[in-house]
Amino acid sequence: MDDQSRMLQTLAGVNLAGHSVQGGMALPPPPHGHEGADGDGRKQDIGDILHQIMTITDQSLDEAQAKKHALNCHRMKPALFSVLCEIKEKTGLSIRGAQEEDPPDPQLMRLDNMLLAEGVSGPEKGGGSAAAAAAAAASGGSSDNSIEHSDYRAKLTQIRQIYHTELEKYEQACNEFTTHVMNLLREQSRTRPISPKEIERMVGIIHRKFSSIQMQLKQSTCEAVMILRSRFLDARRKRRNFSKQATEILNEYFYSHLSNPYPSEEAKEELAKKCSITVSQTLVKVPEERGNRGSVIQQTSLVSNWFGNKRIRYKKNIGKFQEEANLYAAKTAVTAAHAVAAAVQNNQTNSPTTPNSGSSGSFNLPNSGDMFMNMQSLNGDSYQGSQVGANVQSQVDTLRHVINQTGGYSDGLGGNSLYSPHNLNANGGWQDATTPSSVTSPTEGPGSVHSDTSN
DNA sequence: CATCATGATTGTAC
DNA sequence: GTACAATCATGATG
Repeated sequence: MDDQSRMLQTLAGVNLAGHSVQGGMALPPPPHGHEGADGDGRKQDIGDILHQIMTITDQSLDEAQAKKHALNCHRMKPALFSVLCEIKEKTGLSIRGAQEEDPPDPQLMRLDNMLLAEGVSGPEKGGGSAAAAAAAAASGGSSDNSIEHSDYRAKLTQIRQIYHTELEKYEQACNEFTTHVMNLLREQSRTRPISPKEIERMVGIIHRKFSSIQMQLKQSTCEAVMILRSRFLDARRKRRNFSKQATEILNEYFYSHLSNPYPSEEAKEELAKKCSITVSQTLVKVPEERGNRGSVIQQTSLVSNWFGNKRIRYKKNIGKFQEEANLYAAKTAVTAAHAVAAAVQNNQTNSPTTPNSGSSGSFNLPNSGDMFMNMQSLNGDSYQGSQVGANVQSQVDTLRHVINQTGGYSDGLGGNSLYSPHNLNANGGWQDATTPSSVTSPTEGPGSVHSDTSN
């Protein structure tokens, strides 16, 4: 505003001085009378200045410097300067004025979000990688897993550091360059028509250029993180076999539920706990969201995987699993025998209404009718709760039955198979597969054990 | 190193 | 969402 008014004043002083011209005419009227001499003088003055300006580039540096100074001090300089600025503003710069407003780049936002989520660009140690943190928490310092993850975290920190130093460098360079350019332009603005607005615009252009470089940095950082993640956290790449014990427990459950090998969620959790299948077995998959249930989800999903694989592979090649089936049948039967012995004794010595009082556990699973669970619990294992109730007598009867079968089994182990694929229906599916989680009667669990030998 | 075993993932159907 | 089937990828073994 100051400039503007000054410009008007100056213009008035230049163009209208000595003339009583109204309407702001730029050029003085044709000279006549005594005013003619004065008007001619001014015209010549302007002509001189223009000539000097036009020829200044042809002159030697010293000459030009001297002339520049002279021009700078000329009283018409501010006026010409302002006019030139205005013209420049109205012509050249207006062309790219349209794209001045830059909307937030969606890709940049994505990159930013990802870096934030990965803990690269966020606050220091703010959870680091969600995955790494979750894994570290879940593994509880278990051997090789935590090593892997500390390795992962170290690499992530490295990436983070590189990212930050690079970012800092870019910012510093940007600032330096910006101030440099600004100083240069300010300097130039003394002799060239450069308005503060233009300087501002130039700074904007510089920032945009640098932010595009920054985006490249962010992109490559993201790529590095992705590669790191796939290297360290892709569970498939880091497959570990389950422990022998875990496989046994799962197999026992599988073969004792051969008629319906679909453990319920609770059963899966129990099995997972029992097998101590934790995240240490396999690396944690990267959680999509924070605050999930962590290891429990992992455990059950591992059990589900196992049962999925087992079902399909059993079905595919029953013959191959026959031996295994026999083995686990034997185990289960022996367990059953021991359990039955205890149960029968209990039944005899205790009141019939409290048959389990002497036993350390019983069953609380929804499918607690499964003999396997009964065996486990009666055997002193960790299925807690008590839900036995009124059908105890029938269970004891069943157990007696199993004892008989056990005897039969030990005779015929080498020959006939104890497990038979008869549970599979014609198209290869399991019977009752539509209600997979809990359709097993107390007599059906071991039923599959003796199904073949009973005739 | 070839081969098999096995845990995990993916695509499809229900 | 779950189960299944196919497939991938790794681990174990000889």
